Amino acid sequence: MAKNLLAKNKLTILYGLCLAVLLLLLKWLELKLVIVNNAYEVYMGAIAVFFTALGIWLALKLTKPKTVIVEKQVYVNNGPEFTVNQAEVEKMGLSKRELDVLQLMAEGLSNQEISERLFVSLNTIKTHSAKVFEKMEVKRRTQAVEMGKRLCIIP
Amino acid sequence: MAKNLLAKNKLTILYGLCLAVLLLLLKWLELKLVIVNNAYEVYMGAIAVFFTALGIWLALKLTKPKTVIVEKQVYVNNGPEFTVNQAEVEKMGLSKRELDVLQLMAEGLSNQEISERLFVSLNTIKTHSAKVFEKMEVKRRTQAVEMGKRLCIIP
DNA sequence: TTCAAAATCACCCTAAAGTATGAGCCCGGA
DNA sequence: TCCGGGCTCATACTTTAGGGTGATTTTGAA
Repeated sequence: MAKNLLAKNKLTILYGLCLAVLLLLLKWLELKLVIVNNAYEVYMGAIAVFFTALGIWLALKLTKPKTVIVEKQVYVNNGPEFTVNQAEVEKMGLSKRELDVLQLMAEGLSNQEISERLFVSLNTIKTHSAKVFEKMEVKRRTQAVEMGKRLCIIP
Repeated sequence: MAKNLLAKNKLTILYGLCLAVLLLLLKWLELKLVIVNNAYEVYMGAIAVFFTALGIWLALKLTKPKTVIVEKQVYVNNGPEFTVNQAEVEKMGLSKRELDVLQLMAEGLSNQEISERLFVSLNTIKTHSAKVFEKMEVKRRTQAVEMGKRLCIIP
């Protein structure tokens, strides 16, 4: 959190410095009489372009990359290939998110770790897992994992 | 594809128009003598801010969400007949009783249920499971089960 | 547009799991 | 016989899991 703020401030300061330097440059140019007063539209345009670029850069730097995470499962196996038994999944009415949670459970992650992995809160994972148990008619995560593997819902 | 290009061109044209309008505005202001020559740094700054904002907006509009394909490796070892990997068991120094507990864990039983199944107390199971986790270098039963299956210690 | 399911999150509480430590019993090998 | 490892059990404590309820927001399909 503090780190993030620092980074943001860093950029803001940098931005301010750029502005200041540019203005100084302009002043200097003015003093040097290089700029013809009648034609400052030209470097006005330059400034516009420059700051547009700066804005774009800033936006790209500051915004979290809009990422669409597509989970492509690569099955490294010795034996028959694993295919998700979609029929079983739908029979139980497991949603995509619930399936995600179940998969991470099967990897031995705690609810806390799952929540961090999926960028949601711990409570959300609890809700999902509760629904998973309900739909799978089991009492514990270990049972859910067991059943999930048996029904080929998870590898 | 063509649509995308059109959209981009649209934005570019819009951008150009904005620039033109702004310059016209400036010219007009100049003609109106509203602008004090000595203080154009001020609206230079305004322009800078405006175009930075514009740049940010452009960037946000134009960036496509990045698609990240996460390759998830899943190991499946569906050999038809299961044989206990005794070597791995001994490498970790798991005792017979600890193996029993691990197996029942893998079936999704709670410590209470395991203790009833093995006719020992709950505390005993806790002790065994703690030793299992220690020897397998894992933190949770789910992880122990995961690892146990991967190492062919349990079916 | 509207409606239902999905997804998100919060709070409170109980149950289960896990940690740490200590201790007694039994058995096989030195 | 003594020692160590395995097995048993206990107590006390912390952490995690799970249950129940209610709420808001997103989203997809009708």
